[in-house]
Amino acid sequence: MRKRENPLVAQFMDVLEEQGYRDTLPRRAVLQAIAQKEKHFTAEALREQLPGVGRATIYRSLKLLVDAGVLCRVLLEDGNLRYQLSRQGHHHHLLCVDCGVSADLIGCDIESRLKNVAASHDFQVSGHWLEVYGRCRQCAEAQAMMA
Amino acid sequence: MRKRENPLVAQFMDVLEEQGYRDTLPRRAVLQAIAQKEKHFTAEALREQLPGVGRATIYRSLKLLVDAGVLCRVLLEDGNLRYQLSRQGHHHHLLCVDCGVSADLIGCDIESRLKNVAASHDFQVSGHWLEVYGRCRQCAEAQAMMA
DNA sequence: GTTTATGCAAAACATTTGCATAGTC
DNA sequence: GACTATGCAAATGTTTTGCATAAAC
Repeated sequence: MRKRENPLVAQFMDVLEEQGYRDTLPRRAVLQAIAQKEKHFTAEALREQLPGVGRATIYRSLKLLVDAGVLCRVLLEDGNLRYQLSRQGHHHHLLCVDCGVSADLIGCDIESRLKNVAASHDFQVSGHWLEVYGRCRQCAEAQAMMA
Repeated sequence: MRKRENPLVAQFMDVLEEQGYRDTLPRRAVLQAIAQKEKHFTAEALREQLPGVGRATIYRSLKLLVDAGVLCRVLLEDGNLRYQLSRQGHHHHLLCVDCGVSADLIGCDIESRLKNVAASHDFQVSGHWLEVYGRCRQCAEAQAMMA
């Protein structure tokens, strides 16, 4: 029983083709694997999941997908970086520290506030990186149960 | 002409001793080197600067200092992590993308706002990581000059 | 004297690169 | 057919670990 191809794969493949990249089987395999994940992951984890795809291809694909805006990198609380599907443009993540699921925080309005604060430091803001850590409802409930 | 020991060294050494760590020459050397830096740095850079200290000691010291709250890790825009002296408790950094200097953003009031936004996602916030990128005044002026 | 820290070398990881081959357009 | 992507293996780079020795308390 094979999994049918995730509809996102074709969609992301289009994005890549628009940027001049070719439609190849390894890339589709990578996209398919990524589209299925609901948690962040590492390059090595993806590699284990796709033994048929060469290591270099995995790494090259991940970089390419980040550039293309299809993937984003998320920073864990301990400083480790993970990859995760990017569903829209600028956004931030709510990362559950227990189970690892992440929700997207859209409507980020901190930029204007940052600009104000930064101005008083003689600083011209051009960007920011924000990750929010906590617990999703399920994990919060489980946590409360244990206490 | 030797540099005199930076007063911060003794101060940080005290913090470590309170936590049960011993006062050793390599640790002082690391602290001294760190106290002098006004930019973020990597473990390897520190190692090159302190050829007399073993690699393992450098790495072990850095980890220890992060735990002790003396050092903090900063995230660059490209996803690389650097180390940098931590002068106070919870704070964020304004990082100059050109020269690398960083200013501390204190009085971070985003937490309450985050809690609100997150609540609507059924999410219980426990922490966050924020880095702000831009240009310090000098670099902003230099930039304007070039344009 | 007991305990902790250091230095070294080796191991363990993680990521990148060169290059011949295969696949796409 | 021209150009891009892949796979492999090797190179690179970074961080960790085991263990005997040295230093600190």
